[in-house]
Amino acid sequence: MRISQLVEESGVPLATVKYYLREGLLPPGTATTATQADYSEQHLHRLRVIRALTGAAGLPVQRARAVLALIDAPDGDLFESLGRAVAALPPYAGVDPDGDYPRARAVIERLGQLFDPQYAAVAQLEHALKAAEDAGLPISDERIEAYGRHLHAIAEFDLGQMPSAAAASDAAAGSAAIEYAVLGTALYEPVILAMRRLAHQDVAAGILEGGHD
Amino acid sequence: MRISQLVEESGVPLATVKYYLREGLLPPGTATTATQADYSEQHLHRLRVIRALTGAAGLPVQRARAVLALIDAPDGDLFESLGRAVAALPPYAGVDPDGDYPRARAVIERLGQLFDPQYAAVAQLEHALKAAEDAGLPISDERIEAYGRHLHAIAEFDLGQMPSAAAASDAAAGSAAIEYAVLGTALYEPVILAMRRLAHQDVAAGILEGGHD
DNA sequence: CTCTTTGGATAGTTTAACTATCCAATCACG
DNA sequence: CGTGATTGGATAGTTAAACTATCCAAAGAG
Repeated sequence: MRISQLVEESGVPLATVKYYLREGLLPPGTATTATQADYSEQHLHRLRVIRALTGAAGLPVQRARAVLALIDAPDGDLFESLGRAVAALPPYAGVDPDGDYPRARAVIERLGQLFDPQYAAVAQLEHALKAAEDAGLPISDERIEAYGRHLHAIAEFDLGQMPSAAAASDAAAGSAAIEYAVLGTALYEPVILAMRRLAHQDVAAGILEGGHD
Repeated sequence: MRISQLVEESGVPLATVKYYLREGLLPPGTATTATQADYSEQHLHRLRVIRALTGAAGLPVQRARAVLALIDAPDGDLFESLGRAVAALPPYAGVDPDGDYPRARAVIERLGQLFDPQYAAVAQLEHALKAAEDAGLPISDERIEAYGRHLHAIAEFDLGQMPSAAAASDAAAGSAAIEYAVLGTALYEPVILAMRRLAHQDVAAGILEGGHD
C-alpha cells in the first residue's frame, strides 16, 4: 500500500507518519520508484504499536525507538532483553551499577523475592519509596506486605496468561515475546491504576454510606 | 525565614522557587518591607508537596496548581473535592458528561462495584481499556476479575490506613484529607507498579529456573 | 500531455518548564 | 551614616520534545 493508505487506515496524520519514518520508529517502505514506496500490513501494525507506546504508555519518541529496536532485534538472552525493554518504560530510573538501593532492598528481601540491583524495577522502586518518604508519607512494613502479597498474585496471573508462543525460546519468537511483554506492561498498568482508584471510591462509599448523599 | 533559606532547605533552585511563586503554586510570603518577605514552615512543606506532585507524580505545573487549590480550599462536599483532586492526577481523562463508557461500565458492573460516570477514574479506565484493545491486547474477563479482586483488597487496606484526622469531617481537616489522598495516590502508584514489575521477574525467574543462567 | 498526487527533505511552530538578567530597595556592618 | 552585598520581583531568554507546514521534483492517471 502507499503511504496515503497507511495514513488513512491508521488515522495518524501524514506529517506525523513522515516524522516517525524520519526518526526511525517506522521502517521505510520498499521503494518502487525513486519517489514512491510500498508499505505492508507490518507497517500498519508497527504504527499501532508506536501509537500505543507514545500515546497510552506515554513514552517519549526517543524511548519508543529504543523499545522498538529491542523488539526488532532481541539479542540472545531473552530474559535480559525483556528486562531492558521493560526498563525503557516510564517511570525512567537509570540503574546505577554501584547503587545499593537500601529501601528497595529491604522491601524485596522482606517479601522474600529475588533481589538483583541490575533490574531497573529495583531503581524504580527505590525512587518511588524515596519520593514518598521525602514528601512525608513513608510506606509502612504492613503496607509493603499487603501490596506485595496482592501484586505477586497479580503477577502470577499475568505470567500464566502469557501466550505460549511468547514463551517459546527460538529467536523468531523473541520479538513476539518482547512486544507482548512491553505492550502488556505499558497498557495494563493504566488499567490497574484506574481499577484501584475505582475500588477506593467503592470502599469509601461503603464507609461513608448515609454520611454522604 | 527569607527566601534564600527556603531555597537552601528545600534544595529547589531560587529561580524555580520564584517561578512557583509567579505561577501561584507557592503562596507569597508575608511582606516585611517593600522588597522583602518572610516565609514559614508551611512554605517549606508546600514546596515539598509541589516537588512531589511535579516530580514523582509527574504533574504539569498547571495541574499541580489546580490540585493545590483544592487542598487549600476544599468546598463543602469532601467526597466530591477528593474526587476532583484525584481526577487531576495523571493519566488525564476528561469526563464527558454524555459519555457512556461501555467498556468501563461492563468491567465495573462485572465486579459489582458502584458505577458513576462522573468519576474521572471511569473515563481513565475506559481509555486504558480502549488503548489496550486498539493495540491488539484486549483484556479478558478473567483478567478483570483477577485484577479486581486483588485491587479491591489493596484499596480496602489503603482506606483502613487512612489517618483518622483525615477522616474527620470538619472543614479544617478537609485540606489534610485531600492532601493525604492526593499524595497517597500519586506517590504510592509508582510503588505499586514497580512492585508488580519486580513480582513479574520473581515469577518469571521461578518458571525459567534452570533454563536461565 | 497535462494536471494532480506522492515521497522525501527542510524549516517552522507550539508548549512547557525552567533559567538568567536586571533593577531598585534594603540590610548588615563598621 | 555610608557602602557593598543581598533580596524581591519583573521580564526576557533558553531548551527540548513533538509535531506541522512548505517545498520540490518525479511519478501516475485520464
